[in-house]
Amino acid sequence: MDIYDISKKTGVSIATVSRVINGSSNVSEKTRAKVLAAINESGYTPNVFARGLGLNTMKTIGIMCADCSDPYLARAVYYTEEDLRKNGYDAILYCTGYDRGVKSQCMSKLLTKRVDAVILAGSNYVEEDDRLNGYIKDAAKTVPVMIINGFLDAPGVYCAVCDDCTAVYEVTEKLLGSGRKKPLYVYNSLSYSGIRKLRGFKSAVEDGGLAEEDGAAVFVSEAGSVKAAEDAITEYADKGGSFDCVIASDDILAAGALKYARTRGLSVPDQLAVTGYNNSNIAECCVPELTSVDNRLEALCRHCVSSLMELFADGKAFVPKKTVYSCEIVERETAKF
Amino acid sequence: MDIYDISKKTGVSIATVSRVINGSSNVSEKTRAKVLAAINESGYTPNVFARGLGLNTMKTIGIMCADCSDPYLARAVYYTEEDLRKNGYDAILYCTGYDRGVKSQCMSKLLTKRVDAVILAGSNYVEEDDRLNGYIKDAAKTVPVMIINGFLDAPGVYCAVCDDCTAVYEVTEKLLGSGRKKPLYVYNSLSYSGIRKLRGFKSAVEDGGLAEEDGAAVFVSEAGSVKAAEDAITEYADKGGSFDCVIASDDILAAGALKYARTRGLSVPDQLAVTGYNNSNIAECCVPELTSVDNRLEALCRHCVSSLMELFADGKAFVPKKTVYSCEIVERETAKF
DNA sequence: AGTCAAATTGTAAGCGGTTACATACAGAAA
DNA sequence: TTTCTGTATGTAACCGCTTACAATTTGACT
Repeated sequence: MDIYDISKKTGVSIATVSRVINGSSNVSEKTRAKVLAAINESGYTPNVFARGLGLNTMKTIGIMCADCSDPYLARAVYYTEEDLRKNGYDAILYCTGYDRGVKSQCMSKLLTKRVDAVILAGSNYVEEDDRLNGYIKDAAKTVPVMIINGFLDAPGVYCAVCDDCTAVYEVTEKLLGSGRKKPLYVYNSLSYSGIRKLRGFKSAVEDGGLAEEDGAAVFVSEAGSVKAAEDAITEYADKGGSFDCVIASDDILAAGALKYARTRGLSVPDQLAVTGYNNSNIAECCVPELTSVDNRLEALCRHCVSSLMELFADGKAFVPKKTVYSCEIVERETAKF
Repeated sequence: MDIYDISKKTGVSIATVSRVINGSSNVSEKTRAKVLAAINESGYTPNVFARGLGLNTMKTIGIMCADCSDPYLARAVYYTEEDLRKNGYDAILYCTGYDRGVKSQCMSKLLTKRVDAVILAGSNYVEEDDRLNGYIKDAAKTVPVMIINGFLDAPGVYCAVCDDCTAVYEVTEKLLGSGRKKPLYVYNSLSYSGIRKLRGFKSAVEDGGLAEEDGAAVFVSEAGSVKAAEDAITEYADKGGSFDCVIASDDILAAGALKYARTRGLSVPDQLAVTGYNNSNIAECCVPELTSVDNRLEALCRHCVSSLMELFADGKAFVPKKTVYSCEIVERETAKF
């Protein structure tokens, strides 16, 4: 069942059938109706490969995400895919993991597949050492690359980020303002946004007039593990570290801090205040409920897709290279300001 | 840069170049080396559309998942995509939502895209009323359909399920065996596995010699909300319902039960035991930590992909229509047996 | 009726591969 | 040397669509 069958059935040429399918305006109403009827009747669908061959596009966009079993990134994928689909695009998903080699390989595969654009979900795609971002820059020479919550200054790369630095700064500032003296920052990633969060913390500590050793930071090497976070904090405390509040760079780490508090019999937030980040459903599940930061993930994702659509509609459309959203602190029980 | 360029550069015909690319054995070593060198040197990559046109496949598989922002389904997508990629297949992801019309539409779109197979992640794809599964059965006439944790008896449909019925039965049985008298089942879905879980609960209540009204069930209409679960349980209690343990059909609902316990000042597990389901990272984050059921999601996913690969390798390969895994109860703090 | 531009429709040339079939070229056996 | 067989390579016909360009039709205006 191909376009020739429809052509025969209706007595018009395949060119005209093609025009009807593609909604070309140069077709008489009568012919259009006849062809449409034949198509419906026969259940014909155009062959996407043939179409792709001619048009050199299949309306497909690659989404790369390090690990969509991470609830945060999963949400990013969800919002992004939804909007893409609403715009008639399909998403090829690659969960690349965190290895740069694999990321780069996946990017190549996407280009080989002739995707119309690539969306990088999550800040870990942007390396601090800019030379390592070469594969992204190269890709952007071929197709638009959108980065969700990461920034890379290169032609063809468009970014939507939330101001994590300021958010962490404000959280820390508020904690200090409400009488805390020894904040502890807990983190497990030095991605683009990871670096910025840490910077926000350091600045707030400095601006708060604290000695540098009063604003310590603990790195948790294993990602996504409550236990690992608890252990790291415990280890820090056992070594003599003291702190009266924990600012965690994501909600899972914060859950680890809550576990630590429970084990030590510390009341939260009185003896230990805790803040998370991402405002994931984990925040609600914690006891007491976690004060967290909503970093506008949905807005970032939707922005990326709509920018992309503008770009497709008009290659020269003005799309900002970087759009910054501000975060919102969601105050619950583990830290009151 | 196409196959003709390589042909010219090497002086062999395009047929031979194609043979080299596809690893055909009928090429002399000398020619193969020459062609390979030219390909590497020029950075040529075959056009996937042209290839797709000829072969009528692009090594792409559709994954449908109701909502990949649900951490459980996100994990399913993760495992599945990973294994597909390792086998050289790409995944087109559709987050269809729960509406049957949309699901069916998405399925059509996937078939239009000429995917090589469709994987349905999550039991909600199988309707109780079998007539509603028509679109799945139809699709299975064209390409293999794999269902992760759902069962549908139709040609071309292959299923991997975990024995949720038995798992809930056992959890309930253990609770009763450890002295609980009034179990409450909390659920929010009547999907394939949802029905089976409820059935397991009912059977255990009956076999435990309890009166039917001593084994009540509360339906939570909103999915994914801790608050909604807490509210539903509170409402049940306020209406005079009494219970000494809660068996929840997922971890989020269980988190709601824990919230309820805290609000009422009930100690967990002494006054109220709680069990979750899925053994998600939420289980670890709860205080006290949640006893949950590991339903072998990873095994199910990997099984689906490997079955698919067998099928691709040999269309007549024997692949079981239904493979059943048994669950594992992960005992933590909220319920001790 | 004759003219001409606009609206429709048709023809055929790609798009870039795969592969059946034909051909060429070895080396082995007669 | 001739014949035969098997391996290596080339030729050309698709795969199913889009679209530039050509051809035809339509209809308003002289």
